[in-house]
Formats: sequence, C-alpha cells, structure tokens
Amino acid sequence: MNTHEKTLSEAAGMADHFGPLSLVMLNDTALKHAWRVNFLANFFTGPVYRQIEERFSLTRPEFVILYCLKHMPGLVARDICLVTGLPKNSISRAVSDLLGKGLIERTTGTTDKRAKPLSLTDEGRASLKEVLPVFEIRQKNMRAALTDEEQAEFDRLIQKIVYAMPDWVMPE
Amino acid sequence: MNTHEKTLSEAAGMADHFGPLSLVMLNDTALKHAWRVNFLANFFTGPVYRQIEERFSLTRPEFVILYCLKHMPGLVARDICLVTGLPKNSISRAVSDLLGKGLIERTTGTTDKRAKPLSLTDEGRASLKEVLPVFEIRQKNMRAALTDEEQAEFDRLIQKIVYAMPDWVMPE
DNA sequence: GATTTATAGTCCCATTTGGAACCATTTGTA
DNA sequence: TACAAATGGTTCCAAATGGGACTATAAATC
Repeated sequence: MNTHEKTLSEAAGMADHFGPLSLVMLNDTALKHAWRVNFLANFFTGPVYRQIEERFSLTRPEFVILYCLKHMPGLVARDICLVTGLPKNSISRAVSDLLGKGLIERTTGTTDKRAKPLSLTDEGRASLKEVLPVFEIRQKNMRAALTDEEQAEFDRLIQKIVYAMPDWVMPE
Repeated sequence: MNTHEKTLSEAAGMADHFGPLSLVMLNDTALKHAWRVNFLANFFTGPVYRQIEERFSLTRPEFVILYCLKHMPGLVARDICLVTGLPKNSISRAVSDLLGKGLIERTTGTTDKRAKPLSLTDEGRASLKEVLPVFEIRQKNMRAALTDEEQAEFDRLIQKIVYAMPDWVMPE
C-alpha cells in the first residue's frame, strides 16, 4: 500500500467510525486545530472512563484523586481542584466517597487546620494498580501511530504549548 | 533570559496557575502523555465555554451544532453525535433549544422520513459570527507558543494520531 | 490585637445530564 | 410480501453536577 492509498484508507476509517463530518471538522474549518485536540481528548477519555466506572466502580474524579495521591501523598482537595479544573464540591464529594470505600485516608497533623491532607490506603494502592493498565495500554495505543522520533517531537511540542498556558487560559 | 531561566520561569508560572502538583502530573507519571492532552483540552475548552454560555447563552452542544452546520448544512442529529461522542438525547435537546431560539431550522424533503436535516437560519449565522472570534483568538493563543515550523509539525503529528484513532478508540 | 478579607472544605438545591424505554420509519431476511 | 432487526429521534426520570451559601480557620490590614 503506498502513501496515497494509506491516506485514503485512513480517511475511510475515520468516516466509518466518526462519520464523514469528522473529516470536514478536522481538516476544513477555522477551528480545526482546537477541534483536533478536543477530538483526541474526548475520545481518549470518554470511552475509557465509562469502562472504568462499569468495571471498577470508580468515577472520573475518584480515579484522578487516586492517581494524584499516588504521586504526591499529602495532597489536599484544593491541589486537585487546581490541577484538574474541577469544582471543589465535586472533589469534596469524590473524597468522601473514596473515604467511604476505604481507598484513601485523611492524615492528621498539619499546621493549617482547614486543610485536610489525603493519602492512599493499601486498598487504594491495590485498586489503582488494577485500573492503571487500562489507561496505560490506551495511552500506548494512542502513541503507537507515531515513530519513536515523532513521539519525542510531539512530546516536546505539546509540552511547549502546555507550559505557555498560564499566559492565556483564563479568558479576559 | 537564557533557555534555562526561561524553563525555570515557565515552570514557576505553571506552579502558580495550576499548583506544584501540575508539574508532577505533566512530567513525572506513567500517564503523562495522556495527561498533557487532557490537560490542554480541559483548560482550553472549560473556561471558554463558561464564558460563551454567560455572554451568548449558548451551551456547549448548542455551539457545536451551530459550528457543524456552518460547515455542512443538512446534517442530521446523528451526524453530530458521531463526531462529538455526545449522547443523542443531549443533541436532541440542544436541537430543540436552537429551534426555539430561531438559530436553526429543520429543512424538509428527504427520502428517509426518520432523519431530520438541519440548517442555520440567518440569525444562527449571525450569532455564530459573534461567537467564533472568541474561539479563534483562543486557538491562536494556544498555537502562539510554537514557531510556524513547529506548528506545521505539531499539526502533522496530531493529525497522524487522530487518523489512527479508529483502531483503538473503542475499548475491548 | 481587633477587624476585615481570604481560604479550605462541606452542604443544599436547582439544573443538567445521559441511560433506557419508546415511537416511527427503514432495512434486512426468508 | 410478511416479519424481524436496525436506525433516527424524542421523552422520561434517576443520578450527577456545580453555583452559592455556610462554617471554620488563617492571613492581611489597620
């Protein structure tokens, strides 16, 4: 299969899965660049979180909290709001649910009596260990479209974009 | 400012806006690649849709429908579901709201009597014209972090990733 | 050091969301 | 051509969501 045929069959695959409209929206509109990023993110996360919820009874905020705590024990709810953009009551709810399930615990002993540092329990760590591969495989699949060199370059570029975000994320 | 200093100050900016946790999640975890894509998409769309809703009273699905119709008049609800991943009742609702606002109309005369092709009204076109710049500026800001060559390369790579999505988007 | 302002977290409640049942029509099958 | 299965769309309703009020504590201002 030559490059042209490959492009054709890939376009056909897109039209098959996402409708012919998908090709227009991804290629022929003023907002195509934003559309691509959102398209990728939506279809990366949407289906997988539905699966996670069904198979492991973890909601999206719950998973995110566990995943953050794995890398930074002692986080408080606020930290997770900041890094996810989720409203604080959603996080608060997810935290109580996780406490109820015994997957996290509230450690004590901080100078600021408002903040309530969290950490994983052994059960939480175990649960996360089950769930993580689902995401890891999915991430691997996403990146498989690129060669190693392309992956490195993509990483560099998206990193560059992300690090410039503080300059424009907040409208007005 | 040299490269190192620039990196440092950018990291400081990230920690400022998104908390120190953001640097860990974006750089030091197994799912960092997926995290970056979602991080970018979340903070690109979240704030701007909140603004759009407030200033123009258009919900996210409403805007998406208008924007799709601009590029493909005669679309039916199903097409929009496919390309966005949104459930069909959300689209159905948004369609009736847009009809109520007079921003779209249901054209008649199709062979399939189930399908209901949609198109923009003049009002819809006018409304979209007001809203679009908000997104366009935001998209431009997002891309401003990259040079022209980098933008072209980023486009090529994300396009490549997106076109391979049919192979893995559906879990199982 | 008293008072105002800001912050972490929770709770209430109106609104939004989306799965599932449903209707109408079309397509596939024998 | 009958009958089953699939498809586009709407409606219903239970569940999720998020703004805003509230409590408790901390920081800033005077």
